[in-house]
Amino acid sequence: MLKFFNTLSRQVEEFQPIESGKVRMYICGPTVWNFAHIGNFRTFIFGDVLRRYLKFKGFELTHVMNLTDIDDRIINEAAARNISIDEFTEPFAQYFLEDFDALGNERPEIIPRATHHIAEMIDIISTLLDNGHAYESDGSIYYRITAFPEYGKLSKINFSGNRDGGSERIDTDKYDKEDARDFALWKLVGPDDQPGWDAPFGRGRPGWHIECSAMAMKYLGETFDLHAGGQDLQFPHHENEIAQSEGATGKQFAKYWIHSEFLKIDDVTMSKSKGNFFTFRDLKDQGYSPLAIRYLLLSVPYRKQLNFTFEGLQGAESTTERLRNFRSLVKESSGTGEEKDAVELVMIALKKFETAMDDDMNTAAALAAVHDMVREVNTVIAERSLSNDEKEAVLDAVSQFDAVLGIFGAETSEILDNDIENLIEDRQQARANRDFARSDEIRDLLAEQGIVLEDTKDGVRWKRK
RNA sequence: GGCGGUGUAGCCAAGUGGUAAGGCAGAGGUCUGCAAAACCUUUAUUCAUCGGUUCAAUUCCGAUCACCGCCUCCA
Repeated sequence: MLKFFNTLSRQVEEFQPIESGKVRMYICGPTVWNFAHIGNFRTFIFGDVLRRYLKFKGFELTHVMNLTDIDDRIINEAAARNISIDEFTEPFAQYFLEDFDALGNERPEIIPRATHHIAEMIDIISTLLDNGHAYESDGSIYYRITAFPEYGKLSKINFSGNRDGGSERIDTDKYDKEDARDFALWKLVGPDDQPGWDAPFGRGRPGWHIECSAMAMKYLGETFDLHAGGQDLQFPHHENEIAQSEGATGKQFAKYWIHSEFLKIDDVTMSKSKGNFFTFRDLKDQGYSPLAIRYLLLSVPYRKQLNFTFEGLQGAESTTERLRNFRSLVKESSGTGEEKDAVELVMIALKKFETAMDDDMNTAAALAAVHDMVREVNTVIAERSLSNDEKEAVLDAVSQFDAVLGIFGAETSEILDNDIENLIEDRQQARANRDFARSDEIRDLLAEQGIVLEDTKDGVRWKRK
């Protein structure tokens, strides 16, 4: 039975989709104003594992991840470069998707952009103005918090006790708002200012939160199953999305809210504003593999802060290497054995894996099941040949695990060019002649080209480093 | 100031009222011409500290300490 911790109730709840067998899910994507760092990607990898696990459980999925391509930072940066916001955001949108793909994430069904949904935002704002949930002040439109008594139900923020001494940047009254908590839905801009869009309530640009309400409801309906994102979005972003959406429709917006925790580095949150971040590209340039980065980021359950260390990343590198070796070893095994006890091991591992993932996506426990199976099957292989049934069962389990986690890497069935084949052959000859100096020389030569050789009792194996 | 979360071996970490998963790193061994891969053995009398409840607590309660976060742009 699949269970999630729902931020709305602060409890682990059984997951029941609105429509049997189908899941509609929205995950807040990036604001494309810079390269995404690995803390950002922790959330997207979490979202990907969530997506894949829902599919694993047999749900038909509609998954939306937006790209926010308009906000104050974007406007400022574009203005500073004297280019349009599209010219500024487009490269970052592409970089993001490249990195997203490289980290082994499946593309969501729909990846909408905020600037393509201005009309939908205007519709919602109009509705909110009509029903009294929004008001105009100095040409801008604000959400009226007092018209939505449930405000705060997600973040559980006690607004009475947090006025003084807390935030250093409590909104100073640069706008004339009815209530300090009210937030902008639509910001007035001048007739010639860019970017700006005409709306019945005046030319302007959207506030920060309205884009997600608009895109979520457009593609998933007024009420949908799952809404997820980084925990920093819980307040104010998600709280405000709820206020806007439910204020406009009078219906529940999302049934389950799931938030992933931060990634820390040296025990401090990794964030752009603190400057203590690594982008995916930084780590790749240092020679770390996308697979290991992915493994590390998903190895800690999503609700727990993950402390990033290079020691840990190096460990993930070793671990993923071991997983890859394992799959190759099984694939290359002859399947001539008679016994079947490994089939039983595999069944147990699959069961444990599913139980762990059902339990609010406990990836650490799920990985333990994978590793148990790997070790146990390796032990069998060390002793005897796998039978065909065993081989099939193991490979099937690997592909099931990998359908969810994506940590075994791409299956490569490369062929070597003739030169390399010949070198390997020469080396075997040298070894037969006990000319080990020559054989080691060839091994080193191949290593330089990224070909690693392993001598086994069944002959020589090779793999790419 | 209000609210929430963490603290388990060198590192990353799971977990439960009944006596500590898994991975990495380390040590020893098997195999190998040597490696590599793989396997085996080993690595926390102990789960931040101090009390309490209990036959029994790492797990429940209380206090203390340390760290993280939200209340403010941020996945």
